[in-house]
Amino acid sequence: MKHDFKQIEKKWQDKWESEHIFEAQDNSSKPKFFGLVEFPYPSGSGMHVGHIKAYSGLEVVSRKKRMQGYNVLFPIGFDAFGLPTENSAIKFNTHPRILTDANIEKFTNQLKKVGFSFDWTRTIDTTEESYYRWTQHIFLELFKNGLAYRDTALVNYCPHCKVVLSNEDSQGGKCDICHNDIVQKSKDVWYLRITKYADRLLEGLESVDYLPQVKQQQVNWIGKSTGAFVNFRVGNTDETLRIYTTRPDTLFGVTFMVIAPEHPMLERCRDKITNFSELEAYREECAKKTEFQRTQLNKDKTGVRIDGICGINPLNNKEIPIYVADYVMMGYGTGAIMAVPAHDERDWEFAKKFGIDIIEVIKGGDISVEAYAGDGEMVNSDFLNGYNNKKDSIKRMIEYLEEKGIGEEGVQYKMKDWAFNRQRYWGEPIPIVHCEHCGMVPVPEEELPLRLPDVKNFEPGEGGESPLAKIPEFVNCKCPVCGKPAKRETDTMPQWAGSSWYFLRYVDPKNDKCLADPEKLKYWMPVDWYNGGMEHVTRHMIYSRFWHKFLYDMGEVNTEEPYAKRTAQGLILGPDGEKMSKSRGNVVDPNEVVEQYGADVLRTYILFMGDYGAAAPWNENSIKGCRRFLDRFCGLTELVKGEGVTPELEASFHKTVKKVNLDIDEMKFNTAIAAMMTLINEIYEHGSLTRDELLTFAGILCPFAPHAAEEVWEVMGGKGLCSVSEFPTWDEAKTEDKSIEIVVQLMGKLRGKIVVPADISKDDAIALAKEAVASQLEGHTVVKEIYVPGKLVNLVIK
RNA sequence: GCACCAGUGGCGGAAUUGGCAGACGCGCCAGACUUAGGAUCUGGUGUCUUCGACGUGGGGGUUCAAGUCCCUUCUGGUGCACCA
Repeated sequence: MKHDFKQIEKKWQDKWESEHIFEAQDNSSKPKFFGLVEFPYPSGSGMHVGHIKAYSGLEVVSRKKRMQGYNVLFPIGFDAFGLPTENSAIKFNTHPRILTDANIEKFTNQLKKVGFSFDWTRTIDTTEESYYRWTQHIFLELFKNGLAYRDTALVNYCPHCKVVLSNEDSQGGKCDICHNDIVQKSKDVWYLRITKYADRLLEGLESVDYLPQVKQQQVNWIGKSTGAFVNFRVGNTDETLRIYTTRPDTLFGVTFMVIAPEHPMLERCRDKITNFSELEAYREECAKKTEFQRTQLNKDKTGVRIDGICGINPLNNKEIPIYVADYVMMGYGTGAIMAVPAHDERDWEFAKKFGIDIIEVIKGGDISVEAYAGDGEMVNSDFLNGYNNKKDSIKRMIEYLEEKGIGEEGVQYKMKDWAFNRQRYWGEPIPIVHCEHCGMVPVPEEELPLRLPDVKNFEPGEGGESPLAKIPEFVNCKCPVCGKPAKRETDTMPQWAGSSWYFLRYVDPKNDKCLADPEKLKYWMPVDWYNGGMEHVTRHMIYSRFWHKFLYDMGEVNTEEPYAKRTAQGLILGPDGEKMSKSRGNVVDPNEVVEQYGADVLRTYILFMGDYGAAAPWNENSIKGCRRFLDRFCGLTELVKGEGVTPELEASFHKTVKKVNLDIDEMKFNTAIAAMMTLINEIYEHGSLTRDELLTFAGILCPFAPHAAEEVWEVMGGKGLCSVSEFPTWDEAKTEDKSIEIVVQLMGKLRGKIVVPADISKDDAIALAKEAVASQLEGHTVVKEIYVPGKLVNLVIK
């Protein structure tokens, strides 16, 4: 039989669909498996081979689990709100709804052609009213619980996209969407109080099975540090300058203080400051720099001394100068620091440049050359003198500070509250009404969904104003509380909103009473295995964990963590070894591969390329190896003789079944495929196999190349569908060889090989080994004999 | 700058975690079948001065034994980046 993929693929895809074999059953008595892949953004350019790789991993796992008797939920959907669609709708003068529907249809067709075993009855689309109604519900819950608030703040603004971006979306000073420079702008925006959950997001990592690098990135992102807040009196004023430090033990080494240019104390002390105009000029200069520039120019420190006021060290009442410098950020800690140049690199540089004293308080370095951040004996530090480790001296200092009421232990996070809004059309409307009398009022739950008005013109406003603000029918409303005329919030939610809870909706996608039935959640949650890209580890994953924990607190979900396990696939690089991109022209279109080689070859090749978690370049030639493999697999039908097992191949089958089984669980798909290739080579060498053996082969291959497996299964008269047949199992005893080859080494060098019974004793093995290398032992004495059972004998000679 | 990961034939990559380096695939070489071969089949294929020696980025070390462990150094990738 030939691998005639054009004939068989559609046939089996239709069959799977009509037999409903991939549909998950609610409340089944079988063990459940919830496998989740990151749902795609349905862009106009269609699917990318990267999508196929991202889904193929759990596709294989899910198919195997299903064959092993699990009730599998392996869903797919579309994360369809967002700027690219909106921008292209503006460009082509159409509506994002039309584009979204067309793109979803395109993606659906492409995914089906690859033969993924998704449950297509549970598909979701975040832009559907029946979906975003619940996204709005969650927002209202957050609002009612004080976790959604408005605040004026310096925000990252993209002049090109005309939107405010979160810190996460503007990393490196570039807009995540259009890659243009972002600027700082003062604006009244929505925030979600994710910082309130910082500790729990951190602690929760201990109970989940994420890849170590995934955990590490989340830990870094949350950026927890412990230290102390210390209050410094400001000389010549009534002010207190509060600082945060992780090294309160170095307090006797403070020789100056620094505040951020935006620090409010400057205005408050305006009268006392004698060089205010100079400071103002510096502040304006800093405001011109983007945050990116400010952090990039970290070599050369700038700053201005504040004249007329000074700081007072609370420990010894010494007067110290205060500077304004932009190496201190208003957004972290208190926006003010105590500077200890002897033991902090940044403070050291600043002190050198401005000629400030450097006082050593920890022995161990040479502070005339560089700052010393290591551990050592405390000196010049009054009651701390003689302490010789950081931990104890910090502890003692905090005790002292708290005793004297000049400071206290404190915790800081790098993570900031989540800027939660976009001033664009294609997003979930924020369901809030602004009433002159009642303030911000939530839209009543029964009025949800608050629909996006259907309008022709949805171009963004000039000043970063939402297009919804230009629609009077949308804006003008009655206050739900007092009934007087009021105005609607016109911002929409950011892209990350819909994806922050989508996995919950798969559990119960059509529910119109709640986001998902609690009984069904209890059965399906948590997600057993979530696979996706490393790029979503700090944003999507942290946001969704935050929402999930909140919903847990509200009693709407039953698990505190949404994902029990998280893995990540590596990128597929272009044939040139570079990241695939349209501009480089090295993008591989999965459709063309399906057309030319078939879905099974595409799937097999993508998993055979290399380590699933590592990046690997696409190689057109290597695909042929996988095609040959599947051709040869189909060709096995010609070699079938009889039923039962072939004694010569029996052990190979058991070994391969075992390896494929174990490798799939560890995502070692490349070696699983290699093992099947080895088996097929052995079968061809042997010249024949039995019908049962071929059915077994079809079974282990099925998760990778399901169409070919089904076809062979049918031709060989297998019962029912291969995709729902029992996944082959192995007999451990039959994987063990009766005779084994043992390596004989002299001084660790390979000198011979012997074939011995598997259960040979140590003495016998060594005796045989000596015999095998007898000629080389002549004239030497064996001083040491090493025997590794089943592996080798190593003789050390003199 | 800091942290983490990686570096193995002409190429993609294996190596049961300290025990035969190079599985499997591509490519290449030779042969078979062919009007033809970018199809298929068979055999070969780490390097060299080939009954031997060398060989997992470089240098050093531990060990009977090192791709694997330790130290050092170079290169590449990813993340964080003046976080007090």
